[in-house]
Amino acid sequence: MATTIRQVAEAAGVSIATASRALSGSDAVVPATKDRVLRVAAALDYTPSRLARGLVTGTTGNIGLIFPDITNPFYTSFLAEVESLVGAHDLGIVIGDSHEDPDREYALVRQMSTQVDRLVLTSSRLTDEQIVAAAGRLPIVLANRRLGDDMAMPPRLSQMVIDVDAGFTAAVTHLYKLGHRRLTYLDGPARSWSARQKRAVLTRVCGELGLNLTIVGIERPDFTAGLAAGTDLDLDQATAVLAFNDQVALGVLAALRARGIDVPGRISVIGCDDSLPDGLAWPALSTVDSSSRALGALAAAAVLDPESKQNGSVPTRLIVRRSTARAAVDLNPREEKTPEPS
Amino acid sequence: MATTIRQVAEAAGVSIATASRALSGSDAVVPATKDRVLRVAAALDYTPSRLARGLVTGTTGNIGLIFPDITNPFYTSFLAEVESLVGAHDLGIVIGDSHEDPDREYALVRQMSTQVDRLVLTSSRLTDEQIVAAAGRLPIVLANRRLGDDMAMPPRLSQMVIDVDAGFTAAVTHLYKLGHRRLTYLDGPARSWSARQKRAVLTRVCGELGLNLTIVGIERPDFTAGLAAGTDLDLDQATAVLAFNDQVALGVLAALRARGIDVPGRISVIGCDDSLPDGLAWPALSTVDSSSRALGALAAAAVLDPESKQNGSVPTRLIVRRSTARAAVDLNPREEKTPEPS
DNA sequence: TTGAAAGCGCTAACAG
DNA sequence: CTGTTAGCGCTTTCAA
Repeated sequence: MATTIRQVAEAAGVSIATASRALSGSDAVVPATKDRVLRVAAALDYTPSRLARGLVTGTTGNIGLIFPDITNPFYTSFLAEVESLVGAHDLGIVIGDSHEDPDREYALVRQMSTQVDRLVLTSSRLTDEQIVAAAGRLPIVLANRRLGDDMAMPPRLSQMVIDVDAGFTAAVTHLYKLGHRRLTYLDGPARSWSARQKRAVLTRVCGELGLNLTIVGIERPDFTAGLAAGTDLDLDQATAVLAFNDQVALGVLAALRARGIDVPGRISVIGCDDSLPDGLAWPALSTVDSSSRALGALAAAAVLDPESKQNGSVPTRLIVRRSTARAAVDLNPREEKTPEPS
Repeated sequence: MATTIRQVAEAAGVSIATASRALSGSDAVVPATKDRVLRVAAALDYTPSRLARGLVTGTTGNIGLIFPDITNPFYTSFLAEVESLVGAHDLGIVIGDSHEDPDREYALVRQMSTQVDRLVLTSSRLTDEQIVAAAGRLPIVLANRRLGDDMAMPPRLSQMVIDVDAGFTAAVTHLYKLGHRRLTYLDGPARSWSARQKRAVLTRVCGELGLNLTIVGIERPDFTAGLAAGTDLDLDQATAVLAFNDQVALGVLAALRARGIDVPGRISVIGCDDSLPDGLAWPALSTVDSSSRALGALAAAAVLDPESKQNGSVPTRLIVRRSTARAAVDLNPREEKTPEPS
């Protein structure tokens, strides 16, 4: 079907080995021969088979990427960043979507392991043991997830996370200073390592500051879920809302606007990721900057340079915009709340 | 490194051929043997090499997808749809981003051609000739692009487009009936086939109806460009804006809101794609429904069933929401416009 | 029902 | 500098 190196060699009147050398730019070929081979190859529109090459060299020229949900902008922008960094080295990119299912994720790992050189697992839903097992097959880059401290770190594994500590601490402190005492947090996916991190920081900081924290689980961390949460939001419960990501926060904003509730006058809203283009949210959304693009850049670096250090982390910080303001209600509302007309 | 079929065969005490047959579920193996092989394979955590298999069978179990810009939600949702349909058949998915560059796109086609069974080209920036050449290498699915009528249709090429005619005609007619006579269109990428389609329909329909059409080129069809366009928008120029896609329309909406210009009171806005979740746009955006998900479904069907018909098309229609209303200004404003205080 | 052997397209020693 | 040869891991005749 397609042209093979054999046909090129024959047409150029050289051996297959020489053709191979010429094609791969080896300098152990006299220029005249090399030129001839290259010319013939071009004329025949020859493209080397990546399969065959991979079989013999043991390196495929592909990298793999696995996501829990490629529908989520967090991962698409991660993907875009990795692509632009890695694609330039003409490595191929193989992707897979586990749909949040650990079994499917592991099946993808196996399937891909035979056709990529390195595998990036984003927000992996696998167990630590499974991840270590995967690292036994091929070098793994863990993004947005870190193995438990008790796990022995396999040599061919690197991990990079978003360090939400600073950003979330700043967010809560910011709210506290504005007089907020009751905060609702719209949580992320149950199996998610990063959701656990955020929850942990939040719980700790709220505890330290004496801020009342309500954690609300949502189905998927997207606009629609945020809209629903914003619609159901009990205004007596909290004076501020912090969302797992900007999509959810955007949904909350939309719901509150529809309910005629002023943001930030009546309630403050904070998102996470700083993923929205300027001007998209109304009012402009305060957010914890924790870009998946930055995480993607880190992952790409780890993929491209196997010597890079094994642990990376993206710092976070709070970006204050319009959606947060001084708490309008009293600090201790339960005591002073005017009785509801019944 | 990894377990090979040879090790499985040895451990099971059978020949490689028998192991292969057992593993591939051939019925020409006595059940006892088959079981043994399977058990051993599982114990050894054996995963067949896709490379080796592909080399001999000539089929890789992968499909390829090439985009002009994976950053664009139009393509990510296309990708998500294809993935969910195609991924279930455990085919691998290889992606590439041409960054709008035809040369890079063709390089990707070549690179991928040796490791995928079929290739989906979305909004291809290649020439018709290059596309035909690509179809000579492997079966091609052209999405959001159609070869010129004068081109001989290669046998292994199928093409599917979004038929914008109905939707755009309805949009313009809708505006016309509301009294609008001057329309600004925010155009898509220069090299884009679909942008050309939209422009053509618009020009024709506006001509027929006697509607004044201003076409404004924008850099990239995203929110930021829409914001800029909306900021620069000359309100004397038009009473309605139609955008290449919803992202741009969203930007326009944001800009107008920032300028304090009422939509739809002062100006009507229509998007394209119906890609925004309900409630995201404010006011709710009238749009031409032309989902890239539907296009993705069509492409996936073509990929999965080579026998499927070669030409597909996604119908479009107008969805009227809040962002369009009766033109507030007079039909012939130039004559009645109050003089500016200078 | 199983095994031996050929070979997919390519690279990498090893000779010449 | 170039050709010969031996595989990479797998499937698939062809015999037994």
